[in-house]
Amino acid sequence: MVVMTRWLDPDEQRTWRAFLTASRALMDTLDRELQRDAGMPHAYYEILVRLSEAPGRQLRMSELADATGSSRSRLSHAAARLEAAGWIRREDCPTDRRGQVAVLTDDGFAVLAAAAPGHVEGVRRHLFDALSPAQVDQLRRISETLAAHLES
Amino acid sequence: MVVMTRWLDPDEQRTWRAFLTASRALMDTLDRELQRDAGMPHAYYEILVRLSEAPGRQLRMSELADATGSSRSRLSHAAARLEAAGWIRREDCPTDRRGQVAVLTDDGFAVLAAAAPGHVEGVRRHLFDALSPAQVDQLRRISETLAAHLES
DNA sequence: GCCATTTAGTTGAGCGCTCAATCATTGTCG
DNA sequence: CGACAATGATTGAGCGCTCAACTAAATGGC
Repeated sequence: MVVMTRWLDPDEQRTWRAFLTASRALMDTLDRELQRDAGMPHAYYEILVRLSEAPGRQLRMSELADATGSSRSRLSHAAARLEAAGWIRREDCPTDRRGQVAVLTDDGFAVLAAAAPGHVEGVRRHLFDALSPAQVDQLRRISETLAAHLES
Repeated sequence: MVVMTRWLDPDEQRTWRAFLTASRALMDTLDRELQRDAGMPHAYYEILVRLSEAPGRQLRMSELADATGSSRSRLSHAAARLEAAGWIRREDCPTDRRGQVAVLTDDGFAVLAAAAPGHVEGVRRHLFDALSPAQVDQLRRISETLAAHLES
């Protein structure tokens, strides 16, 4: 036996399972609400949000992939769908002939504007309303720590 | 205007995005590791874990669905795959003729036993090692609160 | 006791994702 | 300069999931 597994103690076990249950339930709920009310999954909503915040409502495909924590492949497939829906369009990048720029269309912006209030309400109801201000702060620190730790 | 949207303030926005980034990165990483090392997604691993802990290494399909936070449909599809792999089998329930009982096979148990150390190591490395004991405790309380809030 | 309702589980279509392979362009360095 | 690696993005196969529809059996009034 080269390395002894450091098993989870009962407290860690409980924490891990609670986290799994909660984060899955939260994301499933929001995803379902968004699908029902706006006809798109949460991942697509996020893409539209990032584009809407970018200067000129446009981003290079790779920047968009990084911003949404998505693989390039995933973003390509998603962009194809979003383009077919008329919510974004893809243009050639003027400075890099390999590159593409995703641009949020007016239709896309309108769909996003229609979806946002309901979704934000959902995030508030299912996340922020359930936690104390102190817990929200703790969750932010924990998440930022984990994110930093994972990207290394 | 019937109801004014309660938008997220900058702090809430930051918390929400950090949570999204962290939980997605964490689950993606663990999923990829499990797929690479054990040839199964995390959801399937969880199914095998729950079965391994149940008396007689067996559970009713609906209990298993509840335990893994899965829809019945999802579990049915997963069970079909796991059965084809020889890791579980499904038997008729003796007390309810509509029911099915999922049973972990010896092969399934062996695969789980082989996968567990690596996966636990991953959970430790990517989650517990990054957080202080106090943060782990906070995360448990937050998760349990959210889970309770969501199931209502 | 019977019919409507509920519960258990499965199925198929369709969608989103991953992985690996691919193509084109750009960067690098001897 | 020119070869080779690195980067940007897409593609197709295959898998897992959702949703809605479905079958079958159990339950609950009246």
